[in-house]
Amino acid sequence: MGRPPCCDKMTVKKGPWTPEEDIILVSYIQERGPGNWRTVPSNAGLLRCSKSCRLRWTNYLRPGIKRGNFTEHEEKIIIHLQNLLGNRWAAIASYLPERTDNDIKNYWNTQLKKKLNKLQQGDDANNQERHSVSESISKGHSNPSEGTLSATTPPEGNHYLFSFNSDESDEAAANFTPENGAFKDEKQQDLNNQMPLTLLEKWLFDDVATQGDEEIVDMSLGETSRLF
DNA sequence: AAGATGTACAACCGCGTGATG
DNA sequence: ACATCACGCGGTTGTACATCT
Repeated sequence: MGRPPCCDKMTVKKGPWTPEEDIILVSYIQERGPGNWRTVPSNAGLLRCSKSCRLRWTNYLRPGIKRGNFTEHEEKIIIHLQNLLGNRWAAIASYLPERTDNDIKNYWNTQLKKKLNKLQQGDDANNQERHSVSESISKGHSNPSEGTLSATTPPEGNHYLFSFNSDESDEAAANFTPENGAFKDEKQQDLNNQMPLTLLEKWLFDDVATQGDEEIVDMSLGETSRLF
């Protein structure tokens, strides 16, 4: 038996919010703040459950929400973070404060998945030659499955720094230049042959790497193989 | 023109978690 | 330690609108 519903379903209104309800909720919260969400519906005079009020406020009525089309840069950030964090939409949304987790989740499920599929289809011809980063970097590791891969974009450079750290503390690092899709470090020369960029990777790197934002990214090898 | 199908997104539901008594 | 409560999260559903046949 599951948890009982938060509200009495017989007396609570469901379905789309009307403009009148929106006005009531907004003016109540602007005047008194949400405080305890459980008391909001009764205090504001709304026949809605507290969850519904909170959701309506956080996903739609809250000030500072940006609606409408996602920019290409936002798309790339979402794709990038989804690869690193998985479907943790709230965590992803924290990097895009003007977007709600619900918005990002919907956008991912309805548009970005399709877009990625298209890009990956374009890479199919190259798939035979490709190796995953986990395979490349795990060369020489006695137990690569226990390691983590890190990717860093230094703010001053258009380079990705990949590093691998395992419990045994040995490390492989490489300076990566997205403009030519190659590793600069001599000690990583062999990776150049093993890790050609896909269309998807180039699309992601070109933008993210030129934004000037520092990003420190840790991921498990399992997640890594999904990204590459 | 009308019904079928697809798409976008708002909203709901159930569960996990932290706070509190 | 345990029960209860409130909140937040992610998965899923419902529905209005657009497009296709």
